[in-house]
Amino acid sequence: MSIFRLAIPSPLRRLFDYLPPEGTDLSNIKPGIRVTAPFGRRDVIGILVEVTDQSEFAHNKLKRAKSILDTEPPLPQHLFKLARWAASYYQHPEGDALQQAIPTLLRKGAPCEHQHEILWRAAPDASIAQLKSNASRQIELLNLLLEHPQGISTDAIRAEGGHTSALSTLEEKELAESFHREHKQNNQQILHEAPLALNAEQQSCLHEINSRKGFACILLEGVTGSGKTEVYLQAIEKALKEGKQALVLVPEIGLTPQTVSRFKQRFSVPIVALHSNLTDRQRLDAWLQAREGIARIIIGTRSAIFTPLQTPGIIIIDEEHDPSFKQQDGFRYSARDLAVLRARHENTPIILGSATPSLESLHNAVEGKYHWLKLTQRAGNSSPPEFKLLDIRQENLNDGLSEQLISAIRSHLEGGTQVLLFLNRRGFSPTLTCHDCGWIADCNRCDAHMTLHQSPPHLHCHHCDKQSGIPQRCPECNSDQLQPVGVGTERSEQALQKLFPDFPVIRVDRDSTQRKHSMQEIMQQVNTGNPCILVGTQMLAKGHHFPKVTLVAIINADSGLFSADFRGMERTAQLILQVAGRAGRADHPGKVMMQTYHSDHPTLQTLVNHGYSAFAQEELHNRKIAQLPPFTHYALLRAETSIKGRAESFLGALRQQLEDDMLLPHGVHWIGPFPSPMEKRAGMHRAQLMIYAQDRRSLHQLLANLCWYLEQNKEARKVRWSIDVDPADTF
DNA sequence: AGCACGCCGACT
DNA sequence: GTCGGCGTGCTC
Repeated sequence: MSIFRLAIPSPLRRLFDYLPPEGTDLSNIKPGIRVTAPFGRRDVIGILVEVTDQSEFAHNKLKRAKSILDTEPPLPQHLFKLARWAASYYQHPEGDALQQAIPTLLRKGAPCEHQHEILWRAAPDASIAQLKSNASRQIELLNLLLEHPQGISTDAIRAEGGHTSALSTLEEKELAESFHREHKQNNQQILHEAPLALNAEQQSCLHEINSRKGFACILLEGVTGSGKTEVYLQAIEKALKEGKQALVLVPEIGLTPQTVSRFKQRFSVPIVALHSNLTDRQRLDAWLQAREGIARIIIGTRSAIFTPLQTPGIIIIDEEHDPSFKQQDGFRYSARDLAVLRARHENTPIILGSATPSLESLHNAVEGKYHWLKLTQRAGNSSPPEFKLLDIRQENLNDGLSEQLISAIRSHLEGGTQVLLFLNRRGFSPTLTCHDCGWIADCNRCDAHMTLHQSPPHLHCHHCDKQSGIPQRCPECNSDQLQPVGVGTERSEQALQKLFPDFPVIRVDRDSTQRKHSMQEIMQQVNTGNPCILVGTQMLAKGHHFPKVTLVAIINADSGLFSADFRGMERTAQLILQVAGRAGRADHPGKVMMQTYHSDHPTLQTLVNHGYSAFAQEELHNRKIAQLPPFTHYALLRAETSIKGRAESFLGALRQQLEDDMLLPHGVHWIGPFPSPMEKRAGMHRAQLMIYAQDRRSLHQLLANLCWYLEQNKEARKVRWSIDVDPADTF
């Protein structure tokens, strides 16, 4: 008797056995295909993991699966295996992990094929001038069509906010036309523009990469401006010339339109970018184009690691240190780590690139597991930025700005160049305080203060998104002396505008760039090259280059210096260097000024005076002494409940029970439980138990037992628990 | 996660 | 008398 073993999307960490659908021809059944089956009181889509003739489950209670959705598995076998391996490694239910590895539309049961969809484009001679000026919807729509000469689907028009109802009107006026998508097969042409000349260092890196046959993991450590991207491009060029494809992973996209356009400029092969505002349909189509070898370069974020390639040639992880490669909830996988595994399976090279590599990758490089290539020279021989620590201990600050900094800003602006201020705090001020009694506006759902925003005026908790009005009087003492304390980007912008009324001040943060294309407009203004002040958050540090910026100011270099998380220092260093890297491209020498209350902090000193490598070496040494990753392997058992103290007591009881009942694998250790650094968040009280071991296998063994135990345990159902293997942070 | 069953409070 | 609150249990 044949039995289907299905992975079903549910939080249950096990597979479910079914009888094959009525009249199934078993000779054609391959693992990985999608199957619908009754599950409890509903029908679900599962993925066939294996066909066996045994079941632990009572045979007479087996239900019959309903139907088979695929003849061929959507995921090629090695990716199917990779997803299953990841489910096991990250202790995540297999059904859910496998679902997350395929596009949403396939999860919902859509056929695994391209949509033979109708696309729209503007007629050859169509122009806005042919429409009446009051026909705003038609104008908007025609503009959209003109922006997409390759054609755009009705779905995509809707996603862009266009009104599809006006399409027929435009068609009648012979301003728009519809057609079927033609999949252009490989044209022989690969390059669209000539590659740039490489310097000696780039040359030797490229040679090292290209001389590898099959799998090789390369850590490409290149200071900002050293031309990492050019090395990527030329390594990709080689893969393309061999008829192969390239997979490029970048941190959260939308921030990287420049990367995508650079690829499109260089290559004339089809490129797909899997960005977050694709429709489900567009995503599936792009995914299929990758799988069929039509798309030759695939650029995407974390989840793109599961995109199948027909002819894999190379994988590139740009900004490999970026924490967004680790999923922070649910299926907590690291796309960077899985990418290395994938490259091994597919026998291709993989490049991990960064100006500030993660300590994990550096450790692997030191150990000889990765090939370590370095780019130390900046293009055009521009000099590295000059760092200066501004001791602000005795200073009178002017909305967070010291006199020294203000005069530096002035001299750069008057010298005709641009200034960038980095401040990792949105809003007007991080707190609102009563001057009379000391009351602070707190979030009642989180252990955090509410941030005061001025446009529009409200209080906002950045941890749970709760928003409220601004009180006129102190709720404790009824005083009207409520004062904003601390400086956020809004306040900084305002202060700078007052100090430098003759220069534009441009704020760049999540709030100021919410509107579509607003980032584009900002870039246009900055690219004019006129002197201006940019003030903003991390958004400034990622992706965009500001060639005319000669002064970078870090308003508060200390944030994160004394973090509860052991990676706090690493993150701070990476952020500082990333921001610093925005200054002084090509002909302009750059200057970086950092305001700090701890100018003698040894780590800060090392970073500023000796650079990232020296910092990393010291920090690795500290980690080794403290027995922290990458010298040990960590997992976090997180728990949260709405009742204070319950998460912690649950974990405490669990730890006790495990020590009493279970065989602890040799060399596995515990720390905790203790409350999370921010105990209460969004109304949930959270605690965590750290589990670590020298040996990955014993840790994994223990976690597997732990999961099994927790699933049985009745008490465990009263708390929300989750296991985070190789956690990116402990918050 | 869904989904149903079940047993107690405020509504037409 | 019912609608509906969310505790508990189950899914091959």
